[in-house]
Amino acid sequence: MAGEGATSIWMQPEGHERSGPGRRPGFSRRQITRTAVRIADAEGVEAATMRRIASELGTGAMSLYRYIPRRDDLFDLMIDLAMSGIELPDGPSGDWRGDLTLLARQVRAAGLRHPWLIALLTSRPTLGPNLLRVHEFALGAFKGTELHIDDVTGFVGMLNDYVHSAIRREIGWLEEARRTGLDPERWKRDYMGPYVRQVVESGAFPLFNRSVLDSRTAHLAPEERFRHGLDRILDAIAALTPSLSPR
Amino acid sequence: MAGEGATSIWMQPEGHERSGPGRRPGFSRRQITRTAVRIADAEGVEAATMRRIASELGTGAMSLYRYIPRRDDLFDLMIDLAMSGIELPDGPSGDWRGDLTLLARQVRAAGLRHPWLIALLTSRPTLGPNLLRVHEFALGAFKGTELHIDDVTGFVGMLNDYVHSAIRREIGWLEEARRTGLDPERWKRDYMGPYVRQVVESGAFPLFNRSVLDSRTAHLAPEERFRHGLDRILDAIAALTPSLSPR
DNA sequence: ACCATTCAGGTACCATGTACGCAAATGGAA
DNA sequence: TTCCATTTGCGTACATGGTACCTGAATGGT
Repeated sequence: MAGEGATSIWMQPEGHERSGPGRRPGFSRRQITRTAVRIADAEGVEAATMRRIASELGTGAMSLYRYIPRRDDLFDLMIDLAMSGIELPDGPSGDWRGDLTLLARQVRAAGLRHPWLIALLTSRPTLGPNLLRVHEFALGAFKGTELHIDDVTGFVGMLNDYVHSAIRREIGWLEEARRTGLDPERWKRDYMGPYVRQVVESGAFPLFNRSVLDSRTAHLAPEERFRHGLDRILDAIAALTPSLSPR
Repeated sequence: MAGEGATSIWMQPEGHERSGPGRRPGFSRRQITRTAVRIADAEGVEAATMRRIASELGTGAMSLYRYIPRRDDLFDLMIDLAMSGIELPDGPSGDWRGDLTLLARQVRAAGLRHPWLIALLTSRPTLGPNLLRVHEFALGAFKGTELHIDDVTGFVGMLNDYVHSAIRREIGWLEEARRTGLDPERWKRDYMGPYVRQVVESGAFPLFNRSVLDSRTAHLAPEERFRHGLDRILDAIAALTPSLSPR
């Protein structure tokens, strides 16, 4: 074997269609990944253990290692599968703002559908084909402008940073509640609530207090809040580059 | 006991100075946290296991549970200890741009000193006293301006999103290499390198290629790159609010 | 001197990733 | 048809993790 294990999973494609001797494979990377994603969606990544996935497939844990070198590689595959759900036009439309808005909404939808996605994505530097596809579309939104590629990368980075962080904020407490086993409502009321109240009542952080008490956006629906922040990022991009249409 | 375990760690202060009967405590939360941080700094969070920390302190693993309810709470304490290393003036100087630059640099320094900090910070919604202190300083930078608190929160969020993401990018591959046990140089050359080269040579993502090949900022020193991105964020904030001094 | 109270920490249990090895299946060659 | 090299299926086993439980030691008030 050449370069076994010491390379990215994307360099070790599925054992391509052989026609030689030997037992036929009973599973596939895709099938295993799909199962892992399904479990993770329903019960969190920590529930998607090798044994659990195998059991769901009606087999033993060690069978999976015929298809996936290490558990970490499975994460890369899961990320890529989740990103594959992001549907985008083939190319940029010419309306950079519209394209990026579409992109952001799609990423948000994927992030909510797979609450583990953003956490995995930001915890490991991965470059699966679908992430590259999405990234390429983002970069393409600025096609036609006279921007230097570094500026484009910077803007796309700003947008990504916002989208990811916003999704994390939106999921954050929900996920934490699920992880600790409490139902979300009780978690907010009994776990974090009393502490925040104590902090507020102590008066030690007056501006934090105002950001909690006087906030208007806090009472907005999640999508609205997301759109507000997104618009701010897009406005910022427009404001930084006079050559772009302001809006 | 009232509300045991079902509350944030910040609601369960250290067993305050008693004077009743019973054996004297031989350790302290702070001491345990310090040890955990030291191990995590040197060998990664995954090395800071309960057994390892205890062994470092010359005791048994279960002794730690007299001071810390769950391992997750230890993470909160570690985050707070790392954030306590961020040194800031008592109040805003009046120069919002200077204050935020100072803040960003301090956070970056803390993030590099404790390569696990940002990952933990963004993986769990925690609100320790030192995080609140730092956040309050950030909000305070806009004191004197006529901005609504929601806008201030939004800007501070933008800044935080950038700083955290930039630190993650700066550490990213380094950490991944350490996690997999390879030395960083070999990781980049043998693990990720060949794949990126393959992607580039395939020509499937032309804009990604340009962002890799034609980048000028990629060859900058890390601090320079950080400062560039930071300036872009601050420029964006200034551009979005005409009432602020542009620079 | 006694005792309720508190801490130290050993033992034990369960879950996890995964190395290893052998049995079972498979298709080409003899 | 008969073998056999090859590949998959997967049980067993081990190291490592968090942590529940329990016993014994230390301690200060009565």
